Amino acid sequence: MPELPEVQTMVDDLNRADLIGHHIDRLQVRWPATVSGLTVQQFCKTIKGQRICSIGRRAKYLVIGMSRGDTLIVHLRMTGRFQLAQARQKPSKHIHVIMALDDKRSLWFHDTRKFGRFYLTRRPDIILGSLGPEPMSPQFRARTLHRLLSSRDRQIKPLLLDQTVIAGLGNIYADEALWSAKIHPQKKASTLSDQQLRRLHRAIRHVLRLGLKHAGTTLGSGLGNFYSIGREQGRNRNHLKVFQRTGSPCPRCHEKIVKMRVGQRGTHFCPSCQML
DNA sequence: AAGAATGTTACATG
DNA sequence: ACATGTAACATTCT
Repeated sequence: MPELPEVQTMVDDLNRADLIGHHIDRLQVRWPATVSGLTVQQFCKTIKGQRICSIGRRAKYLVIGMSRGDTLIVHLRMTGRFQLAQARQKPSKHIHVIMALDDKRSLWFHDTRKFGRFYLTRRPDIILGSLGPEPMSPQFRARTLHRLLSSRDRQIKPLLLDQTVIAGLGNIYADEALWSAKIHPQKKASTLSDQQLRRLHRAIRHVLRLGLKHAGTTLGSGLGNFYSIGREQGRNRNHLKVFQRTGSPCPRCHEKIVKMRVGQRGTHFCPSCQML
């Protein structure tokens, strides 16, 4: 679920929560598979006693810098999220990692589907190094997109989801961006005109900006849906043009939105505005 | 009650 | 090397 805007919302909320400088006194991993690459014991032993120095984002990863030079990298995958609790609270069955801070608070990792992963490393570039550019950075220009896409003989939508090409787009914002740019999701990337590439560049930044402005997209009310810390829902769902709007009229031309499968992913688009 | 789900990766095949 | 397809991860929601 969480794509760039949702992860950024989570990071912003964590930064507002005054975590920087606090020590992690104790931690408990209740679902061992959450920790990747090292044993739960090694993981806990290394983090225990370190201070949280920084909380940032790269692509869909949270990047947490620790005082002894380790970096905790977290991928939320489909349903991961953080929440703050008081030390005495009792965790539900979906809480898989508990980090008790030095001030009676506790940072909890909640993940109904258990796909979320924690990586602890002194070399973050090994995990983050192969990612494509950040679409919201000033260096991401129309000609950047042209360089990334012009030689690729693949359908545009799966390419937009490929994190080694562009970092941070997921299924929701990819569908929204293609609708905004009036491009069919199955159009081969190498056949996009200059004008289409410029429109797509604008569209990607536009839909991400909208998602960020509305603190992310929460699709339903279930446990697996996106909430930032404190159970805040994202408000972006009201602004989606095609995603999960199958059968509803296209906001531009009033044709019915269609859902099909592209690269094994559910894909929503307007067959009239986005012609192949 | 079957099928799909917002993400990623490993593996197989063309 | 590149493109595409499948399964796997585990659970909830429709």
